[in-house]
Amino acid sequence: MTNLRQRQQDILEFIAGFIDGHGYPPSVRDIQEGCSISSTSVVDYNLEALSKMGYLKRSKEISRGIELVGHRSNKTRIPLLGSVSAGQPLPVFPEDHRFLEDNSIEVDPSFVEQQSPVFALHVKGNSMIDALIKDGDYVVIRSQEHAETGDMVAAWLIQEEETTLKRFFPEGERVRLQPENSSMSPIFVDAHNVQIKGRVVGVLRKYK
Amino acid sequence: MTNLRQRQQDILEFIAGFIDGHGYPPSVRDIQEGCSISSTSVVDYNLEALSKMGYLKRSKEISRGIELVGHRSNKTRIPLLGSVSAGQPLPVFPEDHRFLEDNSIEVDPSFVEQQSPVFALHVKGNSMIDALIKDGDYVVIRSQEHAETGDMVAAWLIQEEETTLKRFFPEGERVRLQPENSSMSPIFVDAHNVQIKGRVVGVLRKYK
DNA sequence: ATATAATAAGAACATGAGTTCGGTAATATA
DNA sequence: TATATTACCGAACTCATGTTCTTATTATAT
Repeated sequence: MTNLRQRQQDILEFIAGFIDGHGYPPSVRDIQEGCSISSTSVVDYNLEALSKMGYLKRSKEISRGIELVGHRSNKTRIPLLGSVSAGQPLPVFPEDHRFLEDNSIEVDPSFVEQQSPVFALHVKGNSMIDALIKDGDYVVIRSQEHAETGDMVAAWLIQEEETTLKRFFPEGERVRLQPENSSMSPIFVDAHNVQIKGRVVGVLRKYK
Repeated sequence: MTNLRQRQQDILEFIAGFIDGHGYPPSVRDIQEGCSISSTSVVDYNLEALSKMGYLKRSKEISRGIELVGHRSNKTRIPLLGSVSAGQPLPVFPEDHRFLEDNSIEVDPSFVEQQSPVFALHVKGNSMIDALIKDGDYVVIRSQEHAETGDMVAAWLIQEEETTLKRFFPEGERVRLQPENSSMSPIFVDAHNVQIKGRVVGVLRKYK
């Protein structure tokens, strides 16, 4: 039985690898060859078993009709729209959410499972250091134009033409943009000069 | 010609939707039906055009041999192997990297572009708070058994049967596992009682 | 041991599905 | 207007590919 699970293990891994490599699932014969199995019927047999165990779904009579469960092909690739200054407001924020192929990062699908679009920004500066977000991190933003008091948001300063990452506090005619860095002071701007671009829903950091 | 691009646009969108919905690409006839096209040859014609324009790749003589470019099917899905205590060493770390379908998260492909396998751990506790890693974060780990002095690692304490997230400092016969939390003390363990499971290469956080 | 079920093999079958080809319509070019 | 180019049709062709059937090998249990 140890050898039993082995074969199905092999098959699963082969399928996953094949899909990653080709972009489409393997045929029964691809699997047969890839796993050194003598007969297509054996593949069929094990695929059926794996299917019943819930590891994959099969579409009858459909070529390559295999879908690995939990292997959701939902790319969850989100566009990387630019950078935000977390210190002094600095860089630009292009309005065009156009397909910036290659300028994108992949994130956990749960980020995107909502309605509004999601994108990422590269953080410059350490104004949100106390929120454990530092220079070089990526923040995942969900597009929305309104924010609750205290939300961490990407705000577009119209006049300055800059995007900044701060906590949002409306105060009558003006807005307080509060950094999370005890050594930095809040920024006060006219409410008409601020446009909320979205709320921070995630952080992503890469170590070298 | 406006109507021209329209058809190819339709086809592209149909393919993307089909893949997301089924987990495998559509056949020529699927596209024909889905886009209300009169003949399979028309589909073939336009697929060839799209292929030449670089929108997709086709595998000759292969059923459903369509791969959308930029739609990189490289899942970059990495297994979520469990949790690490970042405070006191606490939970378990199953040795079997077996297929824990559903227990996985997706990350930026650049995390995985290396050689050794990569997996994720759910962080429990705040021992790495000064490294801006907090309770609830996910750390992305690259499997490796050796670590450089000062590396942030997931270490398996053999005797305690626990995984812990600390910085690694070998000190002769023993090893100092240093938390990044000014209010916590390092742990000293016998060198033979420590097994490096991997090095932290990324952090992922989700906000509610 | 012997029965029974679980796996594996091999081959043949049926059809899903990519491709080809002759021909037409629409558009562009001369 | 003539002619080339591009886009579309239909149908047939051929092979890729899922499925099934029969017969060997194992396992597992009684």
